[in-house]
Amino acid sequence: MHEIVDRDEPIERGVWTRDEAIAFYRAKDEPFKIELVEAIPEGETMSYYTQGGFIDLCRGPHLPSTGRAGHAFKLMKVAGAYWRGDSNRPMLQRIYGTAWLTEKDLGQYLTMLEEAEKRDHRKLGRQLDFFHLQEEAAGSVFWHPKGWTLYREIEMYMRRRLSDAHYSEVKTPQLIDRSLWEASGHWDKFGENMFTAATTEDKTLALKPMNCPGHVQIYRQGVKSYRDLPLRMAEFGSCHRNEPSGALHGIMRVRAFTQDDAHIFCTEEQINSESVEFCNLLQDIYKDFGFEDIHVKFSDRPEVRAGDDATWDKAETALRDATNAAGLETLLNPGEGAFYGPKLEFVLRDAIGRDWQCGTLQVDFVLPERLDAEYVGEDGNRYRPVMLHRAILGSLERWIGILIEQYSGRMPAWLSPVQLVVAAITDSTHDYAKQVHTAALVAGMRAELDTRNEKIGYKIREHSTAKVPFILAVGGREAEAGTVALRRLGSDKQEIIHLDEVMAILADESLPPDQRRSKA
RNA sequence: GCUGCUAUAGCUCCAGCGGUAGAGCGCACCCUUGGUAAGGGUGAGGUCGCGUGUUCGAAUCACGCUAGCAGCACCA
Repeated sequence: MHEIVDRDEPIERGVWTRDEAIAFYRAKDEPFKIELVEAIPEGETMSYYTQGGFIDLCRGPHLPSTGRAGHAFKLMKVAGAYWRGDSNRPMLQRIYGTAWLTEKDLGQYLTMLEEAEKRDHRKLGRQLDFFHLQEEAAGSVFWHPKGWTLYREIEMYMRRRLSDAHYSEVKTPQLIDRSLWEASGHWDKFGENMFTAATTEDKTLALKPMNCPGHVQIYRQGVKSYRDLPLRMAEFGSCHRNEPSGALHGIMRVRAFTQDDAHIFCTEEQINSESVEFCNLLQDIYKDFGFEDIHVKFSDRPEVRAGDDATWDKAETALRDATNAAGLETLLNPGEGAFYGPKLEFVLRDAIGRDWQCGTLQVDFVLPERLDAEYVGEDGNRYRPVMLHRAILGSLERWIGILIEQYSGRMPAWLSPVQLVVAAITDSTHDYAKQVHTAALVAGMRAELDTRNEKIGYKIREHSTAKVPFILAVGGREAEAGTVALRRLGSDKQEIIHLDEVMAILADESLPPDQRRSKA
């Protein structure tokens, strides 16, 4: 490519009629090009460009000559891509490259990519001893004590938030007979991606890939009145989906995951207010985790769908009003809604710039019908409730992956598995260090004690690398005065604080955001 | 799942291209008791992802499988 640039060949435009183009590509026996040209209406013309001996169709415009491209480019990767994005059609080779105005810009971009790689949750997850993955359980996470501490902290936070928002929590079975999945329609659509277990009798059980049918079963116990609505049923639902091998990615896309799932059973009139409340709750929670910049996709009615147009109008309007009321800007994703209703997708971006769907809100008129959910209205007649499927974090696994990349592993104190380390400087201060450690535990902090036979510089380095937010060094001077030398992650300054005060300060800084608010 | 690539010590990686391998970090032990990002010494640790084949002999060659990486397709 560099040689072509140096040759500075002129790039010239020409025009073909449709027939000329077809004749040209027939002669060259290029079936893909012929297909492209044939898609163009008869009688139209098309432009092509030549450069040296090379000729190709292109709408243009182009640079006047190859020399203008400069040398600030680099080929990045080679990969297959399906012809016209269809996995039933042949695969072509695609070459990816990046081009910049100057070589300096290119260099900066490449450095940026290298930096982004350091934030990769797969790398940090191992370095920080959060989790591991292994061959025998592809797509399932082995959570280590530190990662599990983080996981549970998020779960506890979510429980408080959901409880405050008037959700009740349930737990539904992992294995459910295939007949229920057939009734819900999932067997038909996703049966290939469901794990099944044969029982000794001739029954097939399926590992649940989602929680909705289970929630409907709980809803159906007893007669529901309009007075029971809206009914908000939440579950940290452990789901299994047999994802295609090529789709797996660290802990972002796995085969076993836990959704912070909930279904809101409500009337059509309540869709709007419930959606608004949900969007507000979601935004509030994202803010607590440090995400202010959310992409929201609005996916409206697909071509093949259930439900009449009036119902769709109502559902789409309700969703749109809700996003507006919640101050969310949405990107239209035309025709990408679920077959049962329109969908909001809350998307976050990872370190390498890949987008991941986290939260979602879907309006569903179909499942209540299929699984026969109903309520008794004011007039004594029976009606179908509407189901709002919603998740805020999406999957705990993905959320933690995104969080790790967002913070480069340097989690806020409330999420840090180890919030504080007491590092003794010499053996003679071990007793005092133990006392400080105990004080931290009593104050409710996740604290560790480091009395190893190592120099203080070594301990500081190690715990800083492990991204512990607070390191308390204690030596003879501190033991004498009843103080600690506090070093905060990211700072090389020391604060000498009395033991009586320091734990109150740090415990307060380590409070989850919702608890800090309610304390204030 | 598809296309291409990869798999060597707990981790990060080098050498080896038919005659069974090495570094740094980590780990263990010893010396050192040191005041804010690596103190010193000694040592242990690998049937080279798995299987089959070719060969006197396979980490190395062939075939198959598994997992991972990049992209595509998929994502209830």
